[in-house]
Amino acid sequence: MQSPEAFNIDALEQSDSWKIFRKFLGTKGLRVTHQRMAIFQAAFYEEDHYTAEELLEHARELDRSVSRATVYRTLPILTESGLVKEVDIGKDYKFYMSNRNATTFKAQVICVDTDRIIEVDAPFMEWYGKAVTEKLGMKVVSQRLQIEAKKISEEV
Amino acid sequence: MQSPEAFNIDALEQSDSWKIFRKFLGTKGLRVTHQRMAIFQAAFYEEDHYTAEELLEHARELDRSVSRATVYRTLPILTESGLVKEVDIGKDYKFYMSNRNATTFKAQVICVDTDRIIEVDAPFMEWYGKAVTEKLGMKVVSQRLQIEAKKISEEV
DNA sequence: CTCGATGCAAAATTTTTGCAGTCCC
DNA sequence: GGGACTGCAAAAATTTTGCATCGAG
Repeated sequence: MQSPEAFNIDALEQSDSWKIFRKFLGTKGLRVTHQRMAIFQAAFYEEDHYTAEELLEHARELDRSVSRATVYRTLPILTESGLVKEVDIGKDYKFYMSNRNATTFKAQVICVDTDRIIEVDAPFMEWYGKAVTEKLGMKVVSQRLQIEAKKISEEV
Repeated sequence: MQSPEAFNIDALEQSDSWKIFRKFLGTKGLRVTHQRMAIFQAAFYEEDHYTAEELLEHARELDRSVSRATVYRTLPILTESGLVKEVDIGKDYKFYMSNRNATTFKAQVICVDTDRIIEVDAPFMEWYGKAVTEKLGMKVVSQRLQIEAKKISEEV
């Protein structure tokens, strides 16, 4: 996390997305509670990916009253808003990450040694998946390209 | 998703897959038990994808004594052998499917209405992921392209 | 025979839910 | 003030594990 008033650009970004989330809640007829906003802030401004449990911890640093149940109840709202995305890399638990720069399709390179997720622009892949899908008479809902990889130097 | 040192799947067409699995067990110093072979048979000859629980049920039709624990203990062996592959489509539980025709890389189109998984040849994809990964100074371990899609006729 | 493999049930993990009380609109 | 929201803890759902026993080699 970083302090809200650290950089101008961050502050601008924050106020915008903050409004976007409030508006999203309003449109859906959902209430703007202190807990929801704490979870939103912890989720949206985190740099790396995180689990629900880690998000709980971070949200609690902003609001002690946040409970695990509310984190789990808020995550679907966040992903539905498009501000946060779910990333499933085949572990038993799910990862989430902020969706700040989601203008182009990204491939995800997952380092098997560190579990770090590197996002790489892959606009062509988006087109490719769309072409494959349309050939089946279907419409793309979402797609993901995930590559598990390891550093070449770390040979077994 | 796929093990690098998997068996040569082509060999299945010339020889009995049963023998291949026995040989794999032998090479690994694992014993050929009745329960393992029942689970193997249920897993390898199933047409669709299935969960661990469904596999337990099917294996029990072949050998009443198969337990849930043994299914969970055998699944990693099956995936390591390359005869069965794990398919994670972002549900809480994992799917598995037989890997009979796995010569080329497949993209998976997942119908959001029926949960059906349609595998489509996507050899270009494999090359693309490899190129992206090598540009990062890394080596591909496995990759997957999954497309959630719905039938065009079923508009909301 | 020997030690790996198994079944059972309990435990671990992650996520969901019922309920009584809280607080947003 | 009414009803959506919350925290808590218990429950679900899936997978793992400890242990006594079994059986493959």
